[in-house]
Amino acid sequence: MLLNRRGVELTVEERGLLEGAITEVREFEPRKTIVEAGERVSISTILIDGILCRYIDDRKGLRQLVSVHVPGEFVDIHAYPMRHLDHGVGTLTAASVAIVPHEALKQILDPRPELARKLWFSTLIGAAMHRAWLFRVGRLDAVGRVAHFVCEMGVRMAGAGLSDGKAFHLPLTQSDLAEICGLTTVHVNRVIRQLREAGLCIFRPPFVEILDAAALARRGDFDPSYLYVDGP
Amino acid sequence: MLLNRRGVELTVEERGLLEGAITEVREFEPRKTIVEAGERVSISTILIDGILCRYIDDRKGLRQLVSVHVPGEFVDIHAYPMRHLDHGVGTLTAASVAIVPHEALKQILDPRPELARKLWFSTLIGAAMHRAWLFRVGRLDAVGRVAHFVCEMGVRMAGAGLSDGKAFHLPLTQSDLAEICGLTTVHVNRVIRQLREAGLCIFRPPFVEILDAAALARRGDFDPSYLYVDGP
DNA sequence: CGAACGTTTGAGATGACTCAAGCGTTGTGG
DNA sequence: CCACAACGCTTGAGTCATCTCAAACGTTCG
Repeated sequence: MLLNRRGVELTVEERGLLEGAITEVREFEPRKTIVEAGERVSISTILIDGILCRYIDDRKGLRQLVSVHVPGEFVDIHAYPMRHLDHGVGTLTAASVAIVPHEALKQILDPRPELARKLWFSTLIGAAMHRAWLFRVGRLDAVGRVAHFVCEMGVRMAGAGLSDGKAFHLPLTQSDLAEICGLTTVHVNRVIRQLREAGLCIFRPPFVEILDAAALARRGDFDPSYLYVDGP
Repeated sequence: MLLNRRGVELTVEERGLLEGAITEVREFEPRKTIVEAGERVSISTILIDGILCRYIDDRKGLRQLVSVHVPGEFVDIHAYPMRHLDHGVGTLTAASVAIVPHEALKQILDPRPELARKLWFSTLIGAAMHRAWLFRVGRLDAVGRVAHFVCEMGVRMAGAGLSDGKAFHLPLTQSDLAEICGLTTVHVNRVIRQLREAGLCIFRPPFVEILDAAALARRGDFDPSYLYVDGP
């Protein structure tokens, strides 16, 4: 179940190499900081279970999430050539995380340009998601933003084998959604009600049910091609 | 002057290799589409002169810019392992662009993991900028967004040798700023006035003058570390 | 039982948007 | 050389989406 990120097809050998580089599996409680913004990091991680997020805080402590991670994703490869982070990383739910030291990664990747390119591509999907998130908060209204996010999570959860396409586990609070969508918690609450009353989707924590996927995608101006579900 | 992206130190040999792979230099008029969203691309480009942007349009044609490029940047390397684009690319001003075919890039990078890692890192700076842009449109008010963007461009233009730190050429219209900051053109106009009246910066098209860099950065909650001015 | 947390609802304030018009500059064609 | 179209900038008035502040409710957990 490791390393299932869409668009990246690893060979059995490559997968074995990467999984063999895991030195440790660490467990985190919900809402814990894993890496502070600005820290130097010397490890990459594979998310085994739970939901992680990356975030940027303003001077007053208001937080903007810039991405979330679902199980199976290689989380910090982008930190491999990067070394110090421009954002924080934390858990939203309890999470279990496999650790891969950068040094081991270097040993594996240097003689394998093809594998390095696959991992590079995997970081580029992350960048494509950033762009979609920018579109979401820059151009959509409140209802559209939440609708767009639910659509994205639906597709990603299905890709991780965690959704049948109709309903899935989404253990986020309304404040989390607010920090994702650039809204206030109170307003997210009202938006959720509108989505329910419009028959688009229903939040029944910790689950979401999509009632009308086509209408939801239309409301959120959602086009899944940035997720590269069918490969590059 | 090519390939000056901050945080990426290329050796003379590496620089020569990449510049030797240029097959053509193309000129574009202002406000022209270079690549449509969804197109397959088989080239990367180095921006020699002018300003490029990437954008995502909604169904009604409203546009969100997701990045801008200044001269010296390797623009489309991320498209190298990607092949089809989740966004459009176009000119804001007249621009001249050097073309590097992906095939040539592959020949150069496959035997040079160190260089590949540098270019990889360069795409990661792009991702870090996306995150900063997300913070900008998700958490800042209108004045803060424009202030933040001016700060970013100040630093990047200085990095490209195109600013003395006080004033620089920024040939963008107020509509461009609106599409960058997730605002309307009319409101950008009022924001610009507020910035002027507050003594933070003055727009005198096509130039911006920063009057009080510290106050501007504070107003825009701007922290330049994501630009990796001093390397990874 | 009470504290902590997430959710829900209401009332009022406000930042940003919409629509509309006017102004200045540039470029073009009669 | 003037007239006018095109474009970007500026300003005003009114509207609306979202925020702020405040309070209450239901669970869960100790």
